[in-house]
Amino acid sequence: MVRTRFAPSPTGYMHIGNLRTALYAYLIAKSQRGAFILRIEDTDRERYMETAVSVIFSSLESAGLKWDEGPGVGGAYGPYTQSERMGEYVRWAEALVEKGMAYYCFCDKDRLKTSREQNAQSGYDGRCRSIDRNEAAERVKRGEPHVVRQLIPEGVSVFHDAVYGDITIDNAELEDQTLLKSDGMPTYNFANVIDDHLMNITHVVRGAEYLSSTPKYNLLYDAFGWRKPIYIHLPHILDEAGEKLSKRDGSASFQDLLDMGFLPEAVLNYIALLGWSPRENKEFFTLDELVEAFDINGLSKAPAIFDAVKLKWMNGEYIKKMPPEVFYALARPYLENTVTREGVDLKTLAEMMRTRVEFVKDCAEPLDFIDRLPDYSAELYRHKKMKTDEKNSLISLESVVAELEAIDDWSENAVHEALITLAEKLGVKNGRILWPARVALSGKQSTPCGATEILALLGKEESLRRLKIGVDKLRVCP
RNA sequence: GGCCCGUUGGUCAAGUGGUUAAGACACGGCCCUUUCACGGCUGUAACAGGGGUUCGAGUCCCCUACGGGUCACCA
Repeated sequence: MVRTRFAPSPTGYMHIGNLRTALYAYLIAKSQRGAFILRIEDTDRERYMETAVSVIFSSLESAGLKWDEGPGVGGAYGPYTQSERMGEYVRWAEALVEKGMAYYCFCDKDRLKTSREQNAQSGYDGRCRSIDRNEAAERVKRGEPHVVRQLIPEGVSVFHDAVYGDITIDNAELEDQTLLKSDGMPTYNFANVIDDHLMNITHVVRGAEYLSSTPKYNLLYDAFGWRKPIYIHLPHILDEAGEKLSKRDGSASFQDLLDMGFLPEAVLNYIALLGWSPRENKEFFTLDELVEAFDINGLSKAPAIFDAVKLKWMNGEYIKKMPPEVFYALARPYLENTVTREGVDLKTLAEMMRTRVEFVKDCAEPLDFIDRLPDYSAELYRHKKMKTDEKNSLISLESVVAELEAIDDWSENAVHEALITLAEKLGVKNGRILWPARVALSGKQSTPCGATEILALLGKEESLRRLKIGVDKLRVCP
């Protein structure tokens, strides 16, 4: 059975690239009816943030990525938080020392620094390799500060990556990396291998930054005689400048995106397509559809640039596809805040806005004229295509007022009918009547609905009041 | 700098030796239309450069350029 894992480190917010890694790990597992595991890699005590753990949970939850095993849900391979698995790491590190594939190192920070300076190419010079095994054990027992290092043998490492193909790296490029830190905690590289093996992970899905250190992992698997997983490295997501996506872009974290008003489904859909493309030429996917369509062959090798403009478009598309009740439920708080006029149906307004917004939160501002007529300039009456100006608008408005004052039935159909026949009577195009009316009623350059809808919305009394204000405004125009 | 990886329109991308080199976003035009949107139609725009291999190369090989990654007691 395919088993993948998402193994974040709780050191801050959920980067969008991380979320995409989680998504792909999830899809790879689920598309094969496998299991998706969540493991918390909290071995860095200095960078650890308690709140970051809940950020991970809530991000995955709002993205809909349910983990089959992990914190909160348990599983046969727990615990799933590395700080609770310390015994394993120490035990296996010692086993490695026994096998002669790792050794105790007593070099302190200063010594490491000078070693690197002299030995810039290959990092640590391996001085402690030559310490006698018994002597080293003795020094450890005495409590001398030490780390455990992996012994990298000479030779050449070759491995296969499902995305990048065969990769060859000379072991001379690899350093004798630290496995166990002096505080007794394992490094990421070590704990990762131990847990992936112990948790029976079959496919390791992670960012491309691990590509060049993969041979170190494989050397560890080999040293233990363990079966190596299938590697799936993912290209990075970059910002508009082609640099690593950072907080500065204001869109680096999933949470930021949600706070900005993006819908989780839209974000997930968008990032799924950043670095992967389906066989079929299709771009709207629910999570289940992604599971259905996902194929490792569609993963790309080149980094992708995060395009907020396209995400916005996609968010708008999701809004357009929403059932009216769903959109209304989301829009209602904003609408209630802006439109309080009696008799106005907010549901109708919500439907008006559906096709006009990319964010739910933008649904109210265009409707602010309903409560109060804004102070507007008479220049608004000038419109080239409608062939209107201050002069003929005055004439139009005066006749509109006269026509509407006489009307008793104030339904949308009735007022529309009245204005159309008025235009006919005057022998002008509809626009000559309707543009000035809309301006007088709304005081805005553009509105999400036309003059007749606004009339119906405002009611007779308020409509006529506004139309008369328009007439007055135009009368004083030179 | 060494090593690893990458490079198709501004962006996401299809393309697996023979295509008029898809599609989407963005941008422009037209249509619809009582404004703004929506919707429909349409246009501009790409194989980083140079050498090979081949009857034939975006697709295979080499070099160059550019970009990214990595070289921690961080993950």
